[in-house]
Amino acid sequence: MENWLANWSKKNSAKVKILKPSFYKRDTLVVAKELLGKILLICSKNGKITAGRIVEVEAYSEVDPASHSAKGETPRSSVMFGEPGVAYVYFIYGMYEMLNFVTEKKGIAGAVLIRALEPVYGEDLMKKRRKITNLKDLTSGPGKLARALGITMAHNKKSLQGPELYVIDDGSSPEVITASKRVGISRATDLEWRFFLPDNPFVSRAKENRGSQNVRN
DNA sequence: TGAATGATCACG
DNA sequence: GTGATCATTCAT
Repeated sequence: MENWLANWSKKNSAKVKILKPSFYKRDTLVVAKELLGKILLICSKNGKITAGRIVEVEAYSEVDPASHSAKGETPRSSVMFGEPGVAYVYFIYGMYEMLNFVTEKKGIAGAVLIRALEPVYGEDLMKKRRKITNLKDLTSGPGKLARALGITMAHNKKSLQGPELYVIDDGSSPEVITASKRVGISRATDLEWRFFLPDNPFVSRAKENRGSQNVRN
């Protein structure tokens, strides 16, 4: 990991840093927007690294009928009420893991769903895990990216400061971001709490990507 | 458009 | 225990 960070820093002549819990201990909508452009890196048990730049997210906040925290603290949602800066992973549709980052101070529920990545490292391993070869289909959706990166329920509640999961700021900041309605939910369907980089080819659901532009904070 | 496929939660 | 629901994906 240290090597990877040093190499990435040198290659891009950029100052890289791992996002601290204080980054996540803020308003969920702010964190969601600021996560765009950051790098998610996973180090597997056998030391294999895969990484991608975050290009699409959704916010799920304390006051949010669509959030798993809406019914209060349950065994599944309790992590959303806990310490910020850890992963919330859940299993859905009998097939897919979804990766979220926990936000807000302890006691306040909040999470950001990571919906799409632009691959930046370990594409061959991602292709092997996804059993496909098309780069564009590798991580352009929440279920896809979890599988490509080897995310499982074992990652639930794990720190985002390592040694398995890392979120990295390499100084690059998107110029324009778009907000739209969230995908696949049945409540609070009018809220534009999905944020993505317009025109990025790795954003999911390309046909429905109309929204409000330049909504940065 | 709908099948796949199983965890979660409310209800009793 | 039971049944409805589900922050999705892929093949028809």
